Formats: sequence, structure tokens, C-alpha cells
Amino acid sequence: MRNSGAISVFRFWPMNQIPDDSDKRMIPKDQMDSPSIEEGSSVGSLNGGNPVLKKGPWTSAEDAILMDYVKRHGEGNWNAVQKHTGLSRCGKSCRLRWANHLRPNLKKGAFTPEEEQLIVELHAKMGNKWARMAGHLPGRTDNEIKNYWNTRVKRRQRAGLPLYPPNLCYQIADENQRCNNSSEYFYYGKHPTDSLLGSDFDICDTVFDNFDADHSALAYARPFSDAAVTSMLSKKFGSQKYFLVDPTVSSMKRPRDSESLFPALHSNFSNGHSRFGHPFLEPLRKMQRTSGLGYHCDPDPSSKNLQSFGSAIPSSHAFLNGTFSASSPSSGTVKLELPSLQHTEIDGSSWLACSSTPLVVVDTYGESAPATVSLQTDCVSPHNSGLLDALVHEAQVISCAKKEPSEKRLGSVIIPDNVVKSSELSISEKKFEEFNDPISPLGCSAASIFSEFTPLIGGSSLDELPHSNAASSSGDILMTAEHVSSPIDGDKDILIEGVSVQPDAFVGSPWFEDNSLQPDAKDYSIFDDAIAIFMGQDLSNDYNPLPAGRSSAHMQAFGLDSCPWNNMPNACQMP
DNA sequence: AAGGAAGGCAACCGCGAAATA
DNA sequence: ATATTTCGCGGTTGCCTTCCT
Repeated sequence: MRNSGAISVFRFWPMNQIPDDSDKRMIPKDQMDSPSIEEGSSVGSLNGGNPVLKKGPWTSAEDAILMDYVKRHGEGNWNAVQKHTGLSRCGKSCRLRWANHLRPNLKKGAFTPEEEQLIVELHAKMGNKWARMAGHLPGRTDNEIKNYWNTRVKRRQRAGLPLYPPNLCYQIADENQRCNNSSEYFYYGKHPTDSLLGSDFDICDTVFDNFDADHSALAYARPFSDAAVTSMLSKKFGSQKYFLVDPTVSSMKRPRDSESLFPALHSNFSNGHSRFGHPFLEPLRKMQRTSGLGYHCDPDPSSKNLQSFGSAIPSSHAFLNGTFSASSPSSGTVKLELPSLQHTEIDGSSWLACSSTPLVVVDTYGESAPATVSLQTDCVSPHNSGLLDALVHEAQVISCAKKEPSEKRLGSVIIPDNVVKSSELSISEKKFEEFNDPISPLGCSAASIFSEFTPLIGGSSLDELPHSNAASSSGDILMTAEHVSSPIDGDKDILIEGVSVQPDAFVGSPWFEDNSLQPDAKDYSIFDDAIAIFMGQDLSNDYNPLPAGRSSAHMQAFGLDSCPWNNMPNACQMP
């Protein structure tokens, strides 16, 4: 029994995990001396008729017993395992062991780059739905994926990199545009609430099949079912599971200071202004209200500007990295579960009811009284999804609303006219060329964005590519680049980077519909806003020094001497 | 070489949904 | 219809290994 069982077990172990003597290595010290841990001794001892269920690492003998049981009885009815075999393991533990280690066709070992990419994409769309993600990765377990992701989060946090590759953003953006044109934007249920119930959120299995490492040919990406995701997320928010804020990780374990990791956030904290008036931040507001975090709820509507967000909302990384930086002076621990590109709201219906929800738009410049605007977006807004396409959609909304400049009706975000007028940011093709200059700081920085999915030469991990390498290796065309410079922590500039994309990614999109030949600065500003969100780019840490004159000129133009985000779109205040 | 920190992995726990009695 | 059981998922923890100082 013991020998044969052990042999059969070993078939499923990778070479580096053969559970021979290593079993003992894994045994906690307090169990090492216990006879029950020895091989073949896992048959439960009875303690007053109730077997003492064993915990901790499994021995090969236990594995053999479990496998033998499954062979005979099949999977399921895990609680019966202990009864039939005497194995001192609870059914739960048996199921877990089987699912994660013993079942056939398990793929062991490190994830391949393809798998890693797939995980990233899946996570961008699904969030922390490990089991579902595992369904897209044959031979991989949810636990494996989960561990991989958690490791990735930590690793990229340390590196100050966004969790999601930019090409994901464009893939979604491009696809959303296509779907928008075909009137099947964002949800597929008969009614938004159908999918809101979370019943029919399915990721198209073909989405990632053709995902190419060089991201030159973006596969069809079915747009997210934002409502379904909303359901998922709202559930989490409803249970106060927000982003994970782990002060120990964030403030103690990070080798880099918090500012460098979440510079945008930091800058927001520093300046009290958020760059993004994104409604997905509202849940965090609520969270803060209840958690006592830094958010100051100002009852005065006139003060409902971005300062509220600025105090605690990570404008980029918090959402892009899936974890909330504790660089903020948060005094408490708030759990923020969400995929990096997802946001949600506490009340899942609030955003869906967008058509009837007036938004109070506050001009942070104080040049106009708060205005109530009606959303002119499609009723089904992606705001609630928090996914990539949601952000893209919002940017598109902004862009579309631009067509009505006199009313400043921008859906959910208002771009102050004066920003554009005074920004000197009209980007010409010449500027593109300038920014595309690989020598220029921006060129390098922008290109660095794409490091993640830039094929490595001799590298083993997609995560390890240094920025500088990517800068030169990226052959993408830098479509837009915009500097917004402002002193951050002294002489640091914030570089709001343009994004290198596939040239056709936005051609024909609302971004350029009206100004395809000479896109104005507003388009790019909007575009970059969204991109900056997507990228989670280390806006202040990955900054690249600008030429002094240029920098100062922009600073003056934006009036950013004291606040780098002053020119940012005003937030819409949800009632 | 030693100690500590970080990484990585396996397993457990709590909760909720589904199935069953 | 209700209570109980089973199952599955996601979050978290603990331990070992590896890396760094």
C-alpha cells in the first residue's frame, strides 16, 4: 500500500517537488515529533471516537491514500474520504490537496510567459476570480494563479511598475470603440440589471487565444460586462473589502519609498488635488467616510472638488496595481479588493442609473458656479465596472462631449476650457516627432511604459525588463505625448506621458473623429488622463527631466507652481 | 559565514452558494 | 419551506528557500 501508493503519487510531482524526505522538511517542528506525521501513519487516530484531523503539509502516504480513494470513488464527497480511508484530513483539506496537487494533468512549474500574459489579461477582466481564471489555464490551479498574482503585485509595486500592460488598455479601447459602433457597448444582458446580478458574466474564451507577445495584433477582446463585474465588485465593497491596504507591506517592506511607488497618489496627497474626477473614486470616498481615512468629507457642496479625492485617492496605482498604497498617511487598515483596473461602487445601481443622475460639476478654478449636468452617455456607463474599458469609455464620453463645448457637457468629467486655452498644449505632428525622439526623456519614459510586454531578449520574465531597455526596443509609434511639469518634491517634474500605441488604435475613434488631422490638445489631454489612469505610470518617480525652458513654460501655462493637478478635469460629484 | 529580509509556495480558514434531507 | 450538509472560492497565514548585507 505504502510503496505503490507513493509511486503513483510521485508521478504527479515535478522533479523539484518529489515529496520524499522533503515531506519532513515541510513538517512544522511541533509536528515533527508526532508519530502521526510519519509515513503511513496518517490514518487517523481516534480520540474518543472522533478522529483528530491533521493539519499541515501532506505526506506522500496521505497523498497515496487520497489518490487511491479518488480512483475508486471519483472526485467529490470529500467528507467521505476520512470515513472510508481513515485519513486524518477533513474533506476540505482533501479536496484542496487533490485539486492543487494530486489530480492528473496538473501543470507544475513556473508559468510560461504566455501564461503570465494570459493571467494579466484575465485579471484585468475578471479581477480576483482565481477559479475562473484557472479555467482558462489548463493544468493550473486557482491557488497557483493567486499566488502568482500576489507575487506579481508585490514585485511590481516594488519596481514601481503598473500591473497591467498598456497594450491591454488599447486593446480594450479599440474593442470598445468597435463595440460602441455596433451598439453593444458594455453589457450583454437583456437589461443592465440582468448582468448586474452577476449571472452571465463570461469572458469570451477566445479573447486571449491570439494574444501576441509583441502586441502587434490585438486579438478580439470582448468588452467587459461591466454590470456583472459591478455585481462582483459591489459585493466586495459591500462587505468592506476594498483595496488591500497593508501598512506592513506598503510602508515597511517596500524598499522604495511610497512616493516613488505611487507618485501620482503622493502628489495628490501633497497638493490636495486629484487629477481625475473619476466617479469610480466615489466608493473610496464612502469607504473613507466610514473608515476614517484621510478623506475629508466636506459638507459644503462648493468645496466638493478634487481635494476630496486628493487626500486619499490614488489616482493611478491604487487602481492599477490592485493594491492601495499606504503611502498615504492612512491610520487604519482598509481592505480594498479589486483588480487593478477595476473599480466599483458601493451602490451598484447608482452608476447604472446614470441617465437620470445629475452630476454636480465643480469648476475647480472657481470661474463658474457648480453646474448640474446630465450625462449624455449611453445609459449603461462603464463607470461601475472599474475595468479598463470603463475608463476608456469615460474618456470617450469626455471626448464626445467636447463636441458641445458651450455647455461643457462632458458626461462625467468636465474639462475646463481655460485649461486648454492656456495650456499651450496643442500638439502638432511636429511635437509627436519630437516626443518620439528616442533620445528625448519623454520618448524613453513613454517607451518604458511598454516594457512589460516588450519581448525580452534573454530575459525570463516579463516583469524584469528595465525601462531603459524598453525605451530602445519599442518600435511603437508614439502618438501623443504631453508634458505637464510641476515641481514635485523640489525639482521633480511630473511627466504625464503620452502613450505609444498602435497607430490605428484610435484612428476613427471619437478621439480623432473631429480632429483627425489636427487633434487639439483637449483630445490629448483627455486621452492622457485616461492613459495615465491605465498606465498607473509612476508619474513622478519615473519622471524624466524636461528641458528647463519647456518645463517652466508648461508650469506657467498650467499654473502648476503649487499644484500639479490644478488643471485636471473637474470631478463630478455624485449626490 | 551569519543573520535578516524578501520571495515563493502550500495549506488553512471563513464565508457564501448550491445541493440535499 | 426550512435546516443541514457539502462544495467551492478567495483571503490569509505559516514555513522554507533564496538573496542580500
